[in-house]
Amino acid sequence: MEEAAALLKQKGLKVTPQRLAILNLLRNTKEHPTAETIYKKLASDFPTMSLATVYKTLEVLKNIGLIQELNVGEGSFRYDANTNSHPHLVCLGCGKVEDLDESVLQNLIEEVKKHTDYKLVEQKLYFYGYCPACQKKLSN
Amino acid sequence: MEEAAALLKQKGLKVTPQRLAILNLLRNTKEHPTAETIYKKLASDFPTMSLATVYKTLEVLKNIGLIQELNVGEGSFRYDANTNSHPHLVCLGCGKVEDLDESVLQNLIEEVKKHTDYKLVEQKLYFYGYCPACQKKLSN
DNA sequence: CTATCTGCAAATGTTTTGCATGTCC
DNA sequence: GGACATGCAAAACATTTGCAGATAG
Repeated sequence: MEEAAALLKQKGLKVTPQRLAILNLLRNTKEHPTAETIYKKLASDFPTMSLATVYKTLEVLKNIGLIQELNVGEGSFRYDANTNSHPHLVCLGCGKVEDLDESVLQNLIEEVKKHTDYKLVEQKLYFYGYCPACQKKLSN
Repeated sequence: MEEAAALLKQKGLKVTPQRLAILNLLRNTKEHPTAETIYKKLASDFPTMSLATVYKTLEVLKNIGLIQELNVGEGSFRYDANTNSHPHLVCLGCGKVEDLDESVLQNLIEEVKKHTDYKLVEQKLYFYGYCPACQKKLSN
């Protein structure tokens, strides 16, 4: 059995088609979609699924650590199957959200540790700027 | 005249008691309050002020660069009269939000620049952990 | 005097909740 | 069969908007 299904069972949660579909969608995209986006993308395969189910499922998946919730500052959350709390790069031109390397993160954390007494647990890091394509558009 | 008042006028905006009160409150606290918190704190001095006015004022102050909006990931925004996009340190124990130095920020940005083609404009950086006081409580 | 603000109430958009029905195991 | 999930509609929030009356300049 797949580990996601196994993990759900182990927590006393049921393995439903909706849960697997949402998790797979997140695992197969680099887009960091919102609940609404996920709902629309799955509408053709699951015409009867409600938005409430998407939210409830995202909550469950988040709680068992299979996905993470991102807050880029847009008024709605985005979701990511990469659960490392890695830094994100948000393009102010086209709105896309990319990932930065785990190795970069380690260097950032080291720098912060030098300057604080806090015991660091996690972080949410968003860098905003213009991607190469949008830079080109702007200079035209 | 104070520079805040001057800046408002220069932008064709009016200098009202509500605007000054909200700005002063933000300047005299390190708490990074939410709109709701600001509203309650000013209720005694401005009993007739509405929450909508707080929001509209925060929007105005943000637009002219006198304050910044923070999104710590709580479902509501916090506001800060320190307009450097400096990193924040959030205590998971007591919920307080502290600032990290501008100098730390420069080092963090340098590190990210090494690893991306994006033209960086700003950033929102939140590190979560336990402050010294909360660490002590936990170890008891 | 007139453009801009304020305060109220209603609207909006996202997310959550309650509950009856359906489904996994 | 029984616990847990789903789907619907309604509720709950934070935030925004429209507009009539108030106020700054």
